[in-house]
Amino acid sequence: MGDDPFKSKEDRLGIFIRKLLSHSRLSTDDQQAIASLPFSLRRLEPNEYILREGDLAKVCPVLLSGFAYRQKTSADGGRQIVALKIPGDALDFQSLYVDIADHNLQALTPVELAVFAQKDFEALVAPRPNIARAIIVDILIEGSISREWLLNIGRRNALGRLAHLLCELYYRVQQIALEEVGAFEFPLTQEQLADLLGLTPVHINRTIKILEKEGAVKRVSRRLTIGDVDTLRRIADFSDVYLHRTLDSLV
Amino acid sequence: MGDDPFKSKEDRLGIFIRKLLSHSRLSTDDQQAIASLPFSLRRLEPNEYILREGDLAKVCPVLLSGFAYRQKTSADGGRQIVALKIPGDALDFQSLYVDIADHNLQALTPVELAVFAQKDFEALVAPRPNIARAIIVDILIEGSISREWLLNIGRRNALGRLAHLLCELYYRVQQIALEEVGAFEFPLTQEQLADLLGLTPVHINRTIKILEKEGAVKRVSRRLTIGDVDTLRRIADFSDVYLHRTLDSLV
DNA sequence: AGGGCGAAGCAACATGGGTTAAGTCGAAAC
DNA sequence: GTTTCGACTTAACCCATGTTGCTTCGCCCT
Repeated sequence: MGDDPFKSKEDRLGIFIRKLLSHSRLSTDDQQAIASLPFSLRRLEPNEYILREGDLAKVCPVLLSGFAYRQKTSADGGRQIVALKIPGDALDFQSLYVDIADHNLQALTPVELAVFAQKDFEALVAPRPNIARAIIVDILIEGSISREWLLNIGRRNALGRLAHLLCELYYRVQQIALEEVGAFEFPLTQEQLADLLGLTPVHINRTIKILEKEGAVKRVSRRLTIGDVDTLRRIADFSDVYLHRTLDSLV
Repeated sequence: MGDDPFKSKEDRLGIFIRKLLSHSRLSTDDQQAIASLPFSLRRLEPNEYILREGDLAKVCPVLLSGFAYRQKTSADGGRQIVALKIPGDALDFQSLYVDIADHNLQALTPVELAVFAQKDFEALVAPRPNIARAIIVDILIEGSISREWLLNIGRRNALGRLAHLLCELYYRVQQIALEEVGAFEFPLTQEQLADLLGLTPVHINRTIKILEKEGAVKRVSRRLTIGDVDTLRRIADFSDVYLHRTLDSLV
């Protein structure tokens, strides 16, 4: 997930292409066209805003490295993380098509973004129906994940919710990885986990301890790591169909 | 919302066009093209399935009258309603683009659907970039509503959740109505409200009583009706930006 | 090495919402 | 008009999760 200064600028988009290929077929010509799309590189520190609620950005950022999240707040100060984005994910088709941002988009870890200009993006998509299609599929899958999160927060208890999230992230990281990754460091603080799962930090702490006792999860220097995916899947009642990984699946 | 036997078949798509016009600009030519799209009419009774999890339908249904909902279940039998659709809403672009349905789609009231065949739909969209754009915007707005629901279920208490849902439905119904509608009958049972808001029927009942005492809500023959929108908005901390009603707003 | 600080850990207590179990109501069926 | 059935109502009790407040850890800074 780190920085590779020896990679050419074009190659940096490889992860974005790999993500699209996980659910859509693209000709080598299409892939070539994406790879040579001009972009500007932006680096942000944790918690910096990529996009603010109310913004009118006409730009399409794609996450090259690091994690990011979407977040909304209610009037009484409650915060809800409504989406989690990993490398390869496009962060905001919405501002290309709709007027005004309805949520905040922030860096979770240090991130690198490829930012496409609207006109370049439209010039890419217009004559290439397969790419246009892949974009729509990408948007639809994000919607599918939101629906699964609704089920998770609305109907599962704290233990199930946390286990489900861990499973999802595990599968999604596998999906973009070049080789099988075993355990990886989970980048959310307990407070962020609480804001994501509709719980409080204190209760997240209790719940992690239970998962740890079951051997489902390990902790190395305060960072969460998957211990046993099968146990997690059992606890979470996890099925990956909602991720719609139809092609090139590793797992 | 009822049936009008004197309407020509083409005119029946008027509500779908009006919905698209509420967020996108379409030329009269584009509108004409949509209106003359061939479709088959389907009628379903409450709780009948429009689409089942696991289905591979290659078809695009649009709701002409009545209400419908998307629903998922967890292994322990918990049910979560993850979206509510009203007349004019397209119900399933996803099955045109993605492989397999990840949720169930059911009629809430008696409904009438216009069902488009994939090839007709693609022939409509391919040469008309403005329509393609309107479809994408429609999909993105559904995503925005899902995110707001995540905030609602994850961070608001029962009273706020219910008030917020009532507000949302009020605004959405205004949006497709030809003239100002005042109160309208709310079509969900208390059990369905519970499944939608991540609560239990018993607690929905308690919560309705509070809203009723505040004058925010009335009940006529066991059906919920909006009493005072402003009170509801205050209780729910409601803002309509997430609905992205940019054009032709009535309210 | 010490100080500062954000995150994690933890215990005691409070409560919103869940659960269970009885009703009651209203409309459709006959 | 009686039966039936689903939806609504209500009460009593319970528990998962929230709240408060304090302590500890690990790491960065100087």
